[in-house]
Amino acid sequence: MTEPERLRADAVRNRTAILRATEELLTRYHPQQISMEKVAAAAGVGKGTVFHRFGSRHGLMRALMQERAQDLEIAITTGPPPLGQGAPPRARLLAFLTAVVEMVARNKGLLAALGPAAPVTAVPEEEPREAHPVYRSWHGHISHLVHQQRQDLDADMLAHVLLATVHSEPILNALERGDGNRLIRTLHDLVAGLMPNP
Amino acid sequence: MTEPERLRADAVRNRTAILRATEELLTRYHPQQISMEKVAAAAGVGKGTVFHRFGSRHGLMRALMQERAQDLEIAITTGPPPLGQGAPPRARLLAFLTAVVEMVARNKGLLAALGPAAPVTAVPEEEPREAHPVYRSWHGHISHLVHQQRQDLDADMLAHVLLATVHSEPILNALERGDGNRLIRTLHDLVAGLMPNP
DNA sequence: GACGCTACTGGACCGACGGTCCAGTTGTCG
DNA sequence: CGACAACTGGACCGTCGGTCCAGTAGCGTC
Repeated sequence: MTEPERLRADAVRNRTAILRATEELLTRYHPQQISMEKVAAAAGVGKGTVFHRFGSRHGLMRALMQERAQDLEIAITTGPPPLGQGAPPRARLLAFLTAVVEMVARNKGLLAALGPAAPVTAVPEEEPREAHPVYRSWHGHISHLVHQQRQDLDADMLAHVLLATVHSEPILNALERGDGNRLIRTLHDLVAGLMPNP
Repeated sequence: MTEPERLRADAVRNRTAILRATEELLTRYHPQQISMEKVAAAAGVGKGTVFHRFGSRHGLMRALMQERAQDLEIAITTGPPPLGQGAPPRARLLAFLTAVVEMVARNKGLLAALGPAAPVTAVPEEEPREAHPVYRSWHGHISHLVHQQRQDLDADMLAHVLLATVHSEPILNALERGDGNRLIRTLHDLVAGLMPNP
């Protein structure tokens, strides 16, 4: 993805310790109950180290998110169909949505921890900063697939709508209750209504 | 809606002063930049008064939301078609989604200020508290209409998916840019795919 | 193996915030 | 008009995200 950014041995060790501690905390507590001090303590480092490495709470969550999303990214770019190239757009979209929901379900609190997908900065009059790379990637993929089959639709907005699903608290709760299949089926119904089987 | 809850004259005055001050702030700043102290100062009261009346930040936002949603509530229960009773489910659903999007667009920051639609309480092991009344009402209405025409669909989940739209930060940004019509059209396309014209 | 440069470390510290508390005030009702 | 309860508001508290910087320890060099 990005530059390897040669880090010192202890820095690498602490980096992964922080990431592992964070995901461990995420499985046990609601995101908003996880303070940066708790993360630091759980990782066995000082708070300064966490901020030195990740810059901010949001940066930490984003790094974790990117780590989790990497496999999916590879699958859609270089993997076999239907996720990868080769299958018709409709099949690829269905497979992708399924994969996203399963990924989110496995990492329940993570998306919620990322917050509104666009941090509010201290500077009052800043432009609405764009979403994190993972969101951009997912959105681009979906809108691309939709556009391939239905140029008459607003693929851009439709992709936002489909992804909104995965940011909604009630739906995240449903996922936590194991209702992932219901969500997948509903998304499939929606897509089926728009992209008729060839 | 609920009991009138007779308040003292000064309490009523301060209550509306706080609500008006809050919406005025919401039009000018991002929700997360609005602290309760700022609200109190803008309303010309003490912070204690705000908390005495609304209990918490979330309570204040919820009260404001309910105030805004009242007109829509009335329109769907006792108003004329297609919002009110009398029109076929598909038409009522399209009209309702349009009304919701327009309402949200008019009150940009408000939904964002409400946060994840389910506050995280201090008590760690509490059940995921249910969403605020407005969300419940909207969800019930949508799922009811869907169910009328398509008993084979998961109306409950579908309603969550459609409403998720309105909680998504990227989509709220789009609304702020005046793209409300794009969103409405996209939602209409989705519904049209699922509920064929009679 | 010793050395010095530099990146890394970690905990004290800061300002802001949500929320609590309570002494003083002010409507309301008999 | 008097008394009581409800309301008021600002001082105060604990916590949090983030900063700072003196101390430390890897890493390349000789």
